[in-house]
Amino acid sequence: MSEGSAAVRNTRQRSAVSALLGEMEGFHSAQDLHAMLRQRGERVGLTTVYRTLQGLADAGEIDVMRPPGGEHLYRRCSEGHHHHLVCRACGRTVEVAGPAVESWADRVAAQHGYADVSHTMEIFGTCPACVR
Amino acid sequence: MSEGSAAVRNTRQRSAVSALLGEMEGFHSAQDLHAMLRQRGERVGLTTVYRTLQGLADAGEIDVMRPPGGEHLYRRCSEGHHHHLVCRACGRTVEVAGPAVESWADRVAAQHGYADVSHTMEIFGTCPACVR
DNA sequence: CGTGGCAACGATAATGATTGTCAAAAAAGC
DNA sequence: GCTTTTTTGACAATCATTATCGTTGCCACG
Repeated sequence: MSEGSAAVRNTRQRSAVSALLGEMEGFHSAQDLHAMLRQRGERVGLTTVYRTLQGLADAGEIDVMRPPGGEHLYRRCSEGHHHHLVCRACGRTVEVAGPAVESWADRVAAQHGYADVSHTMEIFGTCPACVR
Repeated sequence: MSEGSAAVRNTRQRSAVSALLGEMEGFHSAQDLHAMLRQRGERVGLTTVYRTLQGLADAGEIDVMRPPGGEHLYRRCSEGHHHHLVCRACGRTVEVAGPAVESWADRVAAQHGYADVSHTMEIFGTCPACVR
């Protein structure tokens, strides 16, 4: 009982997932990431990938997007809070920051007495290349 | 091929689903609605409920929300565009309108050359009753 | 350095909502 | 009333995610 906080252990698998996310650019599903890790020779179970991703998401180190297709997508999300502008056709994603939206959401929630507020927002459209 | 638009027929099941949505207040899953219809004695298949809901959603007559839990929720959404403030604990929902958000989303998308823009936003929190 | 506890791992099975299929039934039009 | 086309509905299929549970490896303490 010397330390009561860090219930997180530093394991090879966790490092592998984190490192892979550091190199990848776009969004990837848990199963994608799992397949990539296996291609690299890393021995990681699918369950662990899911668990690790959830943990990282909880810790705010990565970003989760749930497109209408129904598959969760994860991406490294270095700092701060931002949203995404996704092309319906090709999937190209642009990161956008909207401080106004953040504060608006917090304000609205506070007005109704809601606490511990979080929000999700995604913008969908057709990117210039796909419009033509 | 006299008319190329209205391929929608007026069926008992469609009316039942629509009517039920008209009476309900909160959000309900497709399976919930199906169960309620059955309780009423309406004979409607689950597949049909899903189809009808999708149709209504496409037509913009109802609102679809996809909470983290993974279950699609449907609600009658009379007019306009609005967002939802949902309690994590009890599910109580408040409708909120955010014109600023709408225009912000459109503006951002336009800046990046995206066309045919739409967006989704949901705010989650703990409502006053559940905070205590 | 050895050992024990405790959390993480991982393969598999289970879950559960949504979608596809296709023959039968109902609605709209003639 | 009859024909055509859409819709319905039961069931199976899909598929990502989650739970299970024995095993493994990290970590700290003796």
